[in-house]
Amino acid sequence: MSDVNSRPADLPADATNEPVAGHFIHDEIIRDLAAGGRFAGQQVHTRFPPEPNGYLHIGHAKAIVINFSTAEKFQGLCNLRMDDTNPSKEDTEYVDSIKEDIHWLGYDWEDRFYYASDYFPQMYEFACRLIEKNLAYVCELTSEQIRQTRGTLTTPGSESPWRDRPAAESLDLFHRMRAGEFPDGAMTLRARIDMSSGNMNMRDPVIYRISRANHHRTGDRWCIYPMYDFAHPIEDAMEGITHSLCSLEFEDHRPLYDWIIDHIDGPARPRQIEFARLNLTHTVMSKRRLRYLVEEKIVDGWDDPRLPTLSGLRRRGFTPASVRSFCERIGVSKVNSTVDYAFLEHCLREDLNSTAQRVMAVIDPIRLIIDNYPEGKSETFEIENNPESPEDGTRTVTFSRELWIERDDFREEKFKGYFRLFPGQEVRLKTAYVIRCTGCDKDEQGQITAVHAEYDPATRGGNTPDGRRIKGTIHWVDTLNAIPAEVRLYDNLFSAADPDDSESQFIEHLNPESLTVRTGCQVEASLAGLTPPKAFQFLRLGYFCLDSKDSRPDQLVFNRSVSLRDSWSRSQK
RNA sequence: UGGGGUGUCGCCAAGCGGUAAGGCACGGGACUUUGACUCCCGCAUGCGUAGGUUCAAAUCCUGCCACCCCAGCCA
Repeated sequence: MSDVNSRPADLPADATNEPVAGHFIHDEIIRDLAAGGRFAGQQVHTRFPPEPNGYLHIGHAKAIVINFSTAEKFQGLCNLRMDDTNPSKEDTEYVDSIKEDIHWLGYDWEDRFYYASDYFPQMYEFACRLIEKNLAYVCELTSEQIRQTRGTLTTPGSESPWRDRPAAESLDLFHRMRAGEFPDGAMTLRARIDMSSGNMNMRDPVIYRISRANHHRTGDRWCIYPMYDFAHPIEDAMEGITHSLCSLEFEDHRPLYDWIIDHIDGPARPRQIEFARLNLTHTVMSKRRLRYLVEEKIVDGWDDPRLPTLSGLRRRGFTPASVRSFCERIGVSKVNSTVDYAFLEHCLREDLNSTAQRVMAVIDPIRLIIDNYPEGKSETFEIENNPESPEDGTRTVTFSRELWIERDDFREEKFKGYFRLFPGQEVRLKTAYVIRCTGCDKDEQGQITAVHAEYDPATRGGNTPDGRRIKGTIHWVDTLNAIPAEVRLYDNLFSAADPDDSESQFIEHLNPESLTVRTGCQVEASLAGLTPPKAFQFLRLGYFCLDSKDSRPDQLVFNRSVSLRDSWSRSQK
């Protein structure tokens, strides 16, 4: 490497004072911060502005991570703000879940928690100033008439007959709108911009409407409410936001955003930058679709472990670190994209591999009888809690003549590539002994009821003093103290990568096997009396967590967060 | 046929005129007391397309094509 003069050789590339770009938004911010830039010398200030009308999902997580991590990167601040300008759709019940989800993700807005409704008085004042400047007018067209006069994508709209009424008259009417003199929908306040603009948003957009809906915070103090396009830039300006990051569909609202900023003489001039929202394969993200699944009881509520809601992912066993890692690694761009669900799973496995305690559990148990092991005898073994993390220590498991093993770990006949139990075959019982399969018992129907084997006392601990190689190692649980449990196995909610394709109803793509409930599972005794939250790796099976809703200390219910990668079953397909 | 965007490997995504990073997925191999993990190897003579400028183009210019968003008193 050359250029040793520009930077001390022992410093990493980003150890200078110059911020290093992470994606195009950071590029823009670096430009804005540079000498002569739009925000030169200012502290970066972002915000996450959810509307409290639903639960947060992984798509929101992307936006949250972008906003909070951008602020962090530039040593700035990020606010949390409820964008509650439409009382007919919003409710305080969502506010708490939103805060909980963001905190769970690991972000904190300190004392900067705001409501758009906090600014209703200022917004009203700004609107009055706009009227006085003849930049807004009270329009008495009905919504139907407004629609008809808006024109189409290819033809200009026509001007409202109220467009040129005197400012004083508009102002008076606006005051009276606020005073409740007119019924809902009777009139609106419109920005006076350009009815022939190619940008529909600039065709005299409505910025205030009359609505007597009860607001979750301001009650019936107001009967007029600002529209998003008017409210949002003001909210940002009031909070001194520098960079207002939002999704692509607001791109053509930016001229209006800037128009508002330009004409209100607000306390700041924020800059809106848009990025592509997240789509994931095998699921749906729209509020409407999620609501449908919940209301039609296709899933078990907003926190169903199959849903991409943050509460669902949490219940499924996703860790905040894994979700954050996912959001950071998918990148930020302006390309409409759909990320493979497998990548989300990868991020979870990666986190859990290093942190999850290993434990033995048998989901589909069959009895293994070790015929040459003394009846009544029992011994104990120390097993590492996590081979990836020796400092996590060990735990004790008991061993006796009869064990539970996975039904799938026994075959009546050997077949190509299979190296678990079949008559004559040796396998290792994890950390216990090497055993040789001798056969099995069957009932009248021919169902296998038990597997028989003989153990080699010389292999205690699973070692082979004679050096012989044992290819297969299987997990097991002592029948003497195993704990019964329920295990819920999850798969994609939709079998199609894109359930929202245009040819069919998304509901037609539901995966009938998205949930498989297994009862009668047997888990090792160390799991007795457990309470959530706790994540485990069930050896050889996958990562599991206690179900936060249904698990009881005496009646354990586990959710499979994600299976282990399985090159064997993959090769069998 | 208006306006605003976007097109780099199956999926994300770097690249900012000097000769295509990385991750996921996939395939092969090594290792293995988890068929896990880890580690190797492979995976775009090509950057929507056609021209042009240049010694040199994914990067600059022009035309074309495809896809996404916009006609709520939703956000």
